Amino acid sequence: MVESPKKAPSRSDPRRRPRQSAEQTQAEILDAAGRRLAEGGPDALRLQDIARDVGISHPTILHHFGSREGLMEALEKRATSALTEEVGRLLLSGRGVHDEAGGPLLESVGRAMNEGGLARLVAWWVLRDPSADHEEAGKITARVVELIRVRLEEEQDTLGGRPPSREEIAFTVRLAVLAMFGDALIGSQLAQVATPQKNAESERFRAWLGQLLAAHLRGAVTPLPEEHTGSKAD
Amino acid sequence: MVESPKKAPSRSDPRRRPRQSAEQTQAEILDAAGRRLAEGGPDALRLQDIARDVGISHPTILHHFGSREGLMEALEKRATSALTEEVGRLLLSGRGVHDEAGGPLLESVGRAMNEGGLARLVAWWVLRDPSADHEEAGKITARVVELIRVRLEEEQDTLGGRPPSREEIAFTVRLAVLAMFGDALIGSQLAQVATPQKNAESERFRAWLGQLLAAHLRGAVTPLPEEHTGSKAD
DNA sequence: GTATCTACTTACAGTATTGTCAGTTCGGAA
DNA sequence: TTCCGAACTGACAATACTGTAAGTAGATAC
Repeated sequence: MVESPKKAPSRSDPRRRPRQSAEQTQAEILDAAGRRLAEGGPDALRLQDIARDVGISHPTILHHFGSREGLMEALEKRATSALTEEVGRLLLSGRGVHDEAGGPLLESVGRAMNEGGLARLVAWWVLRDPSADHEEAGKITARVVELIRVRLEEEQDTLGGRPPSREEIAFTVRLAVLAMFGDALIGSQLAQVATPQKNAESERFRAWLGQLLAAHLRGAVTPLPEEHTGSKAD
Repeated sequence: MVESPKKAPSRSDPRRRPRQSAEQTQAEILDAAGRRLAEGGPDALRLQDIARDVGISHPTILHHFGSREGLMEALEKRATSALTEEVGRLLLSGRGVHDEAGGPLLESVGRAMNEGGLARLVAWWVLRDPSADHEEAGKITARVVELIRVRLEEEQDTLGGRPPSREEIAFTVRLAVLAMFGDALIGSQLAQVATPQKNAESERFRAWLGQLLAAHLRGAVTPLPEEHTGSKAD
């Protein structure tokens, strides 16, 4: 019987992928997974599909990441750390916080949320396990808030005016993040049909938001709802 | 052979659910599905689990909704139409738009997003199929925008000041919706650990946002990014 | 009272997907 | 060179979920 040995492909079988470094393959897998997630949602995140995209067999993914769950964690870790790095760099470079147009900071977060697929990833993550703590997010925002506070205090010396409180800043940052996050997910759904390109409207919205937030932080401080003073039950 | 006839339960079998009206059963199924979705995410939305919650067999769900997909659609339809009704009622009642505290409108949307699980439902929906059009959302927001515009023009006659453009209002409404949506999904992740109750912080944020938006619409109009309006940037 | 419609059930088919296993090849270390 | 670990593979096991089929029973119409 001349049956071909099914146990393994012959040595120079073209189907067999030339051996790569673990890093290389893992990166390719994560890239493909990210693309799948961005396009089709969590349901489209099947090991066999990802494997086909990369050109490997699906057990190879399990070999590298242990389990599907492990792959997801790696995916999330990579996405958040990339964002953290970029935000950190922007903050330290001194640009982007109180910039005229709302700053590259908003842009970079928006881009990570949209093109980077971070919004979809985070949404999926939160949907799956509402109680899961995503402590990275809290850390980043806290850091941004602190940086902005310092920056605004410096600015105050130059321009005068009273700087907003830390809670004011925190809420403003929170609003920015929520808006970018929400926009990435459902922005296109909210766009009015009037405008032909929904994408353009999204960009325009982002610019508008940048100005609104900057203006707000700059001077027009919205008074916080009755402080911890005798809170009248509404 | 004393084995019970497996073909169907005997007439007074306690396992057999007493016959209900279709509406009743469908409502119970939708309730259970909504609870599952809110707690555990889309992965937890399995027919067998839902059936067990209600106390029926899973083919009964298929009998009522045709397919799992049909169930999801019904779930979404119910959620959005509930929101649409409430928003419509609030708008027609004349309250909630330019109210001092941001209005019951923000509250009601926020509640639907949070407790109603609308945010999770929509997020799941969008994640699954990014290209799916959720036209209901566009309709509602367009309606809100128009109502606010009229309201503000009336107010202008009384208080003076120039009313914001329609795009201004649209962006503001969009911001409000995005914030509520995002807050329902990841608000708790962004809350600073400083505050003990994250829920309280979320409410406080909502109130603050209401004031910010109201103040913005009222007078401090942020100039839109350069467009045909030759408005001088700040 | 009979017929019919439909709410509801058990049993099962079909299928898809994750994870395991044993084996092959390659690169680097001893 | 020899040997070992790891990248990689095809085949398969295990599981789980949706959907179908066929049958029972209660309600309503006639």
